[in-house]
Amino acid sequence: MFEFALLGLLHEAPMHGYELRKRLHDLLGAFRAFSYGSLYPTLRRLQRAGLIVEEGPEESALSWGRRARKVYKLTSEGKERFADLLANAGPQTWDDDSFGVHLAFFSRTPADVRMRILEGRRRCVEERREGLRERLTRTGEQIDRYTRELHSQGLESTEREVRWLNELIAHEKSEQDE
Amino acid sequence: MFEFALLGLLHEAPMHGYELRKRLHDLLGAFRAFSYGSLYPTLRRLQRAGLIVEEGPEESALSWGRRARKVYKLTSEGKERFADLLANAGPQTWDDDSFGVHLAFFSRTPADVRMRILEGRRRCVEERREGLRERLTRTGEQIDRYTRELHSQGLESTEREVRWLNELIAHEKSEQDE
DNA sequence: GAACGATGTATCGCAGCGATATAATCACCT
DNA sequence: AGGTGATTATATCGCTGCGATACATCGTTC
Repeated sequence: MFEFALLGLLHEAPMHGYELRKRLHDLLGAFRAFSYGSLYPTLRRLQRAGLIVEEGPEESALSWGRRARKVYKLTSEGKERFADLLANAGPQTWDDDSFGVHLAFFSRTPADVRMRILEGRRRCVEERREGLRERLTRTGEQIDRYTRELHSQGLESTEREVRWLNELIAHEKSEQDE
Repeated sequence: MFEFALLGLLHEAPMHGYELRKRLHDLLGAFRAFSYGSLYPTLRRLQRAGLIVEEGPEESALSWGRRARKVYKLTSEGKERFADLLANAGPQTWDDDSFGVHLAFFSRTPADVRMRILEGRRRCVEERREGLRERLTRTGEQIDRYTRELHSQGLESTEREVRWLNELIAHEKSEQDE
């Protein structure tokens, strides 16, 4: 996931770690942490895999005097990898965490993959919804009051999310045959 | 978190790993995974710490013939530990994951701690809400359409959650002076 | 009697987080 | 000129927790 996010961001421009983290935090901070403890190891991993490379030390006046910073840029393998991750978007793509990340890069995502992700996500949320419904109806009265509250609230919010996803999907479809 | 959940469950009755996991899955499966990959290591950790002990091998007719299973029960230190975790409920208590777990054990939680957790959680969700609001108003038009969708949806759902928490808090208060 | 699904314990490697260390630079104040 | 704190910046540590997988045993069904 982190890997996907970094590759996605580096499509815009070469960046150094701190900046990547700041952009991620701005883009998805409300949904995930994106801590340095994952960032730097992931960058190194990507570099070792040849998906990103360190740009030569900047000598430009603009950056002169600044603390040493490593600016990474995407290689063609990196771009391929990003495309691959999209093409093979599977079950683990539609869980809570990664769906948001994918949505954030939707404008860089082919329309058919967008649709697959949205529908996969919907199925996933619908399954959670059914689990919650079943939990709430089964054994009617003998559930702890607070647990019941939690589940009702969860049910309501999954219902809303399904409705929201339906709107997104409808919008995609209407755009498809413009 | 896992530790807290296990200690909480074991207050009800001694249990073996599989059963603990099943109960957790039933109780909070819609919100967290509770995989075996965490369960068994955590059990061992709790055992080493003296918070739980293995009950002597059951010889009862009921369980005879069943596959070897290790039934754990809470020690007095374990009970203390659970109470401590509640008493010291702090910032990491009100994040998404652990709040649900705590709510599931609210009937075993003192009223004042309940209130502290609910209010902490509310503050935490309010902060996320403010972040999302700020993100959506700032730089008005230049946000990616899908990212905007994600943030609007997030904002709406945090707003709902705050309202829900307010209701829970009000209910607690009304019960307090019954 | 064999196939299958539920019960049951356990481990492996990986992703990601929070806390922390370290440093240089910048903005501001005095 | 000097001090102070916020911001920029890279990096590591230990920990929690997950998914996948392996391996047995049991009950049920065909």
